[in-house]
Formats: sequence, structure tokens, C-alpha cells
Amino acid sequence: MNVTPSPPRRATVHDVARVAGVSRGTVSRVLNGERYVSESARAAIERAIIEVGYIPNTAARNLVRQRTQAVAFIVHEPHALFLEDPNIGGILLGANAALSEEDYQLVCLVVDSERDTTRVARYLNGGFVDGAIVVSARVDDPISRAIEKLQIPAAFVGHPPGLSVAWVGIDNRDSARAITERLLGTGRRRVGMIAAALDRDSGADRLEGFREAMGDRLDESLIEPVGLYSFHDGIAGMEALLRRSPDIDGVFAASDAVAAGALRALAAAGRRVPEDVGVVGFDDSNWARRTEPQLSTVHQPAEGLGAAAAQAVLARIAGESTGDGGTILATPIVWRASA
Amino acid sequence: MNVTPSPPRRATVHDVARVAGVSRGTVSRVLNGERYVSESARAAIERAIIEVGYIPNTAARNLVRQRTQAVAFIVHEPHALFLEDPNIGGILLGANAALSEEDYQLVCLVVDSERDTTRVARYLNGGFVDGAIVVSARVDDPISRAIEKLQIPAAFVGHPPGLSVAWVGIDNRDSARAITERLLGTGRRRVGMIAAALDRDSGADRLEGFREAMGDRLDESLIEPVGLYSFHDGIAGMEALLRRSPDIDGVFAASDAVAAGALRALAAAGRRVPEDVGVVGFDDSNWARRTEPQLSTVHQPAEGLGAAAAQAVLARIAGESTGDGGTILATPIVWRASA
DNA sequence: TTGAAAGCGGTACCAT
DNA sequence: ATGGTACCGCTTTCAA
Repeated sequence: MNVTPSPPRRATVHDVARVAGVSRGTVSRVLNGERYVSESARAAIERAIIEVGYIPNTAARNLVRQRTQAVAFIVHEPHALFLEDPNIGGILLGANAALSEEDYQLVCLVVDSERDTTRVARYLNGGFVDGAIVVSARVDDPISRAIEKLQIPAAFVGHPPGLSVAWVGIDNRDSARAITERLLGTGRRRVGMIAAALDRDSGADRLEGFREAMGDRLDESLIEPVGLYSFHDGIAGMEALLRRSPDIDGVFAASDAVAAGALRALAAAGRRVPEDVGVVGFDDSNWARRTEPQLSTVHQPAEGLGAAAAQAVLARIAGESTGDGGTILATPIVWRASA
Repeated sequence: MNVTPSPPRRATVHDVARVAGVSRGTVSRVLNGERYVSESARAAIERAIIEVGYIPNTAARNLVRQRTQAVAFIVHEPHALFLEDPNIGGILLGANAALSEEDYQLVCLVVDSERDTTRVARYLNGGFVDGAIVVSARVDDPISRAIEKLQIPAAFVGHPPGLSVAWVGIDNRDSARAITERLLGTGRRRVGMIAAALDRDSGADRLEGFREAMGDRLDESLIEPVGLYSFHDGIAGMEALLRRSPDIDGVFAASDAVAAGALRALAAAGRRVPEDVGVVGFDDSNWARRTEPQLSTVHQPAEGLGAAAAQAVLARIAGESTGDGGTILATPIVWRASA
């Protein structure tokens, strides 16, 4: 069949002007609510707008105004992680809310392949957005380069190592230290850690914080490194720990998902939580309230991070801030029943 | 300080032409890899491009070409659901991959407030995208209206009741019937259902399918309706069922999250799964592999849905298809250990 | 108060 | 092959 129904040409300012019997300039003034338009002209134009079914083409407007009232939100996560990460959704929602407040449109771009990387970089170059928020940046990929080269107002969530830019994040080391100390405060003697994602800042920092809190009491054999912040790695990590050090009575899991896995492994091994073993996690994600018992954990302010990143970008768009500093958000400990 | 560093004006085709000593037309030809450009001109232009640091402004190009090579992905979920829904991420990734294949940019817009609704509708009107994929459409909201009015090539994921448009989805009723029958096939006598989200198509259809499969054997008191597809509602639903009908020996939970909750409640009540009670879920989401025992469930092809929606949109952009039909994807049963 | 005209950054057609 | 020019849809001086 392939009968494409006549693409109904959209009415333009031109059409409105013609029908209203005025110039396009006057129409534009009405459209933008400016002064110096006679009542009669305004009325005629408003009538014409309805008559011809006029809808403004914002893209054209942006071209001349040289600003778009839009900010990109770029997610740069490997496939699986994107689906799993409990924070990403919150960050997105937080950023969207903050931008929405200022009537900015958040456009989220996801990078899931080499091809995406260059296309997104092109998009950034293309003049479709006034700024960008980047989650999980890679150093020296086309996207970071585009942002730097074009000096696009940007903020990163999580500190991109090596990049000197504005960023917001949390203090993973300090938070890890704090919750480990709290765990120690419950009287545990043999405290271990299931460390994850040591190739990332966050993972390495959490381990570092654990080390700090343990000080002299640290027994290296009580540290079990695993690959991802995942439930399954949590199970494996806990099993390894139990095998190696059956007398373990406290565990700091690098994330709630890992902690949930640890709980599962402990239950399978017949250990009671928190009576025999105290367990603490990190993130305060959905996991934390679904385990039995519920997790004591570090609250990660996902929506706050998104909002802060958005505000940083908006400030730079407004030319208010040129600093490359980082903003660190508070991470209160939420004490529940698992320790 | 507020010293906005001199906004470095971006080089344009004009600049390149001037430096290369040719006309803008010729520059444009080189940019678009057309024929009929002398080697000398091409070389001069390429040199000039580097010299002035030219970066094309895609937005301007789109304006004249009247197409953007971008498709919107609109998510219209209430706040909490957005963070919970196990399918949305997969749909997004599937759509992105399919669009990426054709060198289209997916721009995801999230609707989380009244304000967002109108802003997104404006964005759609604005001429920034060639098409749209809509997840969780509302009937007669500004977004659906914009799409209809502008005849934007679109596809909906899940059948938007009342709207006559292209859509992709699954057959919830049939899938529910199939897995219920399979559950009955294991010899259960007293099979119930924790029905959820009955105000949505999907929820109502799954219950309908359950009813069909049960036929004469249906005992209305074994149906427990709960609010959301959530873990906690799963717990509550199962508790209610156990209270009312202690002899229950089979449960169809409206989603995996609900099933996970049911498992928790059953464990708390001392029932063994699958020995005492068989449980089946719906979605085949992350939940399914994290419960103990792992869930038997209906596989929901999230990425496939996203890809199919993307292809439908691309086809309509190409003017190939004008049908308003729906595409139904297969939902194989995945049999694990919970029944 | 209003219209005319010059762009915004490109593309595309038409002579040459 | 190339330059000239009209135009995409809208905003923004500048005169009148």
C-alpha cells in the first residue's frame, strides 16, 4: 500500500502573519509575550494561530537564540550494570526534578556500544543541549573530549579520575569507615569485608575505609574481593569467608546487593543474623528493606546527587560558577536489624 | 568571580569556506561526501576544517533537512514504579540497540510530574525528533495528543486502551493461562492467585487468564487482589491467602516481585516450596533467580519489546507502514524450582 | 506599535 | 566541479 498520507505541512509564523494580516515580527512578539503590540493585532494573531493550527518549532527558535533549554543526562554503564544499578534511577529522577523546576528539559542518552559513544558525542556537538550531566564517565572517551573541547557546562556524578571538572559524589572511604566502626561498636571481634568492584573508585575507597576503621585489628584473610556489586558475588564472597574463617562474626558488604547475597549464604550455613553474625551493607537501596532481617546500611542519596549535579550544570549555564570543585553529599547511616 | 571565559564562537561552514578560499556550497559537499569536488578543493577544505576547528551544528542541518535522525523514548511512570519496574531498563536498552543500528539517536524523556507532561509535549512539537516510542501511555494526555495531532510516527509499548495506534506487547491473558495450566499440571488441587494492579490492562488480563485456566475448579476465595506488582504486596497477599485458605497448595503471583514476597510469607509460615506449595511468577526479571528456590515464571521479552517498538517507528518514518496493528511477542515459560 | 530585513548555521538547486 | 542564492522557521534589530 505504502500510501504515505500527504505529510500535512505545519503552519509557520509566516502563515499566521499572512492570515492575521500582519508581519512575522509582530507574530513573534505575540508569541513571546512582548510589549508594544496593539490589542487588535494581538487578537487577530491569536485567532489566526488557532485557525491555521500553528505549533511553534522550538528547534528553529533554538537555532537563532543559541540556547536550547535542554540538558543531556548521559549514562555510560555496561549493559548488565545499567539494569542492576539501584542508584541510577534515583539520580535520573533527582536530576529531572531539579531541571524541571527551572523549566529545562532533561534528555537522557544511553551509551551501550562503541557506536553509541561517537553518536552521542556528535549529538553533544550538534547544539541540542546547553549542558550535560554525566554518570559513570570514562576518561578520554569521545564524550568527555567533546564536553571539554566545546566547553559545554557539565557536571559529573562520581569523580571521574583524571578529569578536572565539576562533580558531585559521596565520600565512599569515610562512609565505609563510619559504618565499620559502628559495626565494631556492637562488640564484634572478627569482622571481615566482602569487597567488590575494586577496579572502580567507589569499590577501592570502600575497602580503604574499612581498613582505616579496623586499624590494628585487621586480619587480611578476612577480606574477600569479588567482581561486581552483585547478589551472586555476595553469596560467593560470604561462602569463601565462612570457609576460610568460620569464626567470623561481622561482615561489611560493599553494597546492599552483596549484603543480600551474604545473608543468603549465612542462612544456608545455619548462622543467625544478627545473633551469630552482624552484617552491614552500602547504598540503602531497595534491597535493604527486602532482606530478612532488613539491612543496616549507608544511605546513598541518589536523588540528591542527581539534583546537585543538575544545579551545578544550571549554575554554569548561568555563568555563575566556573569552579571545578567537587560537592560531597552526606551519607547517613541507617541502622536496621541486620547488625 | 563570575568571569565567564570568552564564549569561543564556534567556527561555521562560512569560516571554513573563507579560509579554504571556496564557497560554502563546496564545503557542504565535502562535509556530506558528495561527488564533484576536485581533489585540490577537498584538500584545502579539509585543512581549513582542522585549522578553524570546525564542528558541524547538527541542529542547523536538521532544520533545513527537516529530519533529525532521533527518536524519543518517553517513560510515563509514577515515581516509585519507575525505580522498581524490572522491564523498563530492558525495553530502553532494546530500543536503543535497534535505533543505534540504523544510526538513530534515542533520546529518553521521563515524565514525573504534571509540568513534565506539558514540557515533553512541547518538546515533541518542537521538531527535535522524527518519531517516538511511548512506554505506559496515558490516554488523552498532552503527549498522546501531540503525537496524534502532529502525526508523529510512533509506537506504544503495551496497548494503550482506547488509542488506535501501532503498539507492541505481550498477551498477558494467554501467558497467565498457560503458566496456570502448567502449575495445575503438577497436581495441585487448591490453586490461588495474588492478583495485582487490576486497574491496569496487564493486571486485569493476568487475572482473566488465571480464571480461564481454572475453569470450574476456580474458588473465588483463592483470589487475593493487591495494589502493586511489589514485593511487599506479595507478602501481604500471601499472608491473607494463608489465613483464609490454609489448605492452599499452589499460587500464581502476578509478578516475580509479588512471587518473591509470597515465598517470604510462605517461609515465615513454615511451608516448604515447592513441596507444600507450588509458586509461579511473571516477568522472568532479576527477582526470579534470586529467590530460594528460583522461580518458575513467564519470560517477558523486555529487550525484544523495545527493539520491536523501535523497528515499528523506523518503518513508519520510512513511510513503509501505516497500519495501526499490534505486534505480540512470544512469552515462553521458564520452569525452575519454585513449582 | 509595526514592518522590513538581516541573520542563526546549514543545505540544495541552478546556472556556469 | 563550483559559486551564487534561495530557503528551513524563527528572532531581533532598526526605521518608520
